[in-house]
Amino acid sequence: MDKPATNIDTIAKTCIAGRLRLINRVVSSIYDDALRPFGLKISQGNILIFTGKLGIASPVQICEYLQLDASTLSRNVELMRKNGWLEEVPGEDARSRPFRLTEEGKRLIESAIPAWEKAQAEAKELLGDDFVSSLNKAAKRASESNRA
Amino acid sequence: MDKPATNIDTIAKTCIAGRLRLINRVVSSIYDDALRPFGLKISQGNILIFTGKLGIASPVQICEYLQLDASTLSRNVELMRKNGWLEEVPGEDARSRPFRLTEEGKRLIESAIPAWEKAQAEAKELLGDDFVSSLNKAAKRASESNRA
DNA sequence: CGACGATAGTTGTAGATACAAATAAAGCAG
DNA sequence: CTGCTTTATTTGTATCTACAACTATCGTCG
Repeated sequence: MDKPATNIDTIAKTCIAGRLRLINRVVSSIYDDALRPFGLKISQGNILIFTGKLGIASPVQICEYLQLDASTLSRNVELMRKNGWLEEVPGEDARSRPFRLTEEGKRLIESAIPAWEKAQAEAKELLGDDFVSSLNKAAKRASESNRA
Repeated sequence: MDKPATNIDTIAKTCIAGRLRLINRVVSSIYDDALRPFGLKISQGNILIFTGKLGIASPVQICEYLQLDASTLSRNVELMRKNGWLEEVPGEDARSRPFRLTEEGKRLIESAIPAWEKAQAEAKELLGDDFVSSLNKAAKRASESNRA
C-alpha cells in the first residue's frame, strides 16, 4: 500500500528482468548442450522451427512472432543459409526475401528432436510446473506486445 | 500418458527455451528503454546491484549468483570500470580481482531507481501476476543449479 | 508518370554471451 | 622446496542481440 523507498536489496530480490535473464541463461545452456552434437543452438533452432511451421517465411513474420530485431534475424538467417538449412524463395514483392527449410534443414530438425525432448524435460524439472504452466500465457502476451 | 511423436508444431507451441528467450527479449527491452537516459543497460545494472549488495565482490561470487560465464563478467566489469562505476580493490589472494561500486556508481543506481520502478511495473503488467509470482522460485532453483 | 511516404532488409557499430585455451597464483603432496 | 593440481581470471573467437543509418521497392496521390 505505502510506497517504501526502493533500495538495492529490494531490487536484487525482486527485479523481474534480472531473474528472467538468469533463468534464460541457465535454460538456454541446457538446450545448447543438448543440441551441440548437431551443430545447432536453440537460438537458431527456434527460427528453424517457426520457418518449418510457416512453410515459406518472410523475415518480418518471424520477427513479429519471435519479437526479434530485423537485423538480428538477418544475420542469423545468413548463417543458417550458409549451413545449408535454409534457402531463399523468390517472391512477388522484391522488397521481401522469403525463405524456407531445405531438405537438409528438415532432416536436421528431425534428428535433433530426441535431444530437444531431453532438454525440455530437464528444463521442466528444473523450473517447476507452476512456472512452466504460467509461461505460455506470459509468452503469448509478450509476443503480442507491440513494443516497437 | 502415451508419448506422441513430437513434431514441429509441438515444439513451436511448447518449447520452454523459445518462450523464455522471447519473454527475455521483450522484458529486457522494457528495462533498457527505461534505463537508456542513464547510459545503463539492465545487463550491467544487475551486476552493479549485486556488487552493491555484496560491498566487495569477487568475479567468482557474482558469476555464481547470476550464473554468468566468467569471461562474460570479465568484459562487463571492464566496461563498467571504464565508465567509472566500479573500481578494483586489492585483496590477499593475488588470483582474485575483487571490485566494488565507486561513489559515482552508487549515485548512478540511486538516480536510476525511479526508471527501474517504472520498468518493473510495466513488466509486471505485461506478464501477469501468475508468472511473476512463480518467477522467484524458478530463479532460485536456476541460480542454485550447478550446470557447468 | 513522378514525387513522397511507408515498408522490408541489410550494414555499421557495440554490447552480451559462452566455450576453449592461456595465464597466473595458491595449495598440497612428498 | 619442487612439482602437480586446483582455482581465478583474461584473451581469442564466434554467435546473439539491438539501435541507427542506409538502400531498395512498393503504393498512392496528384
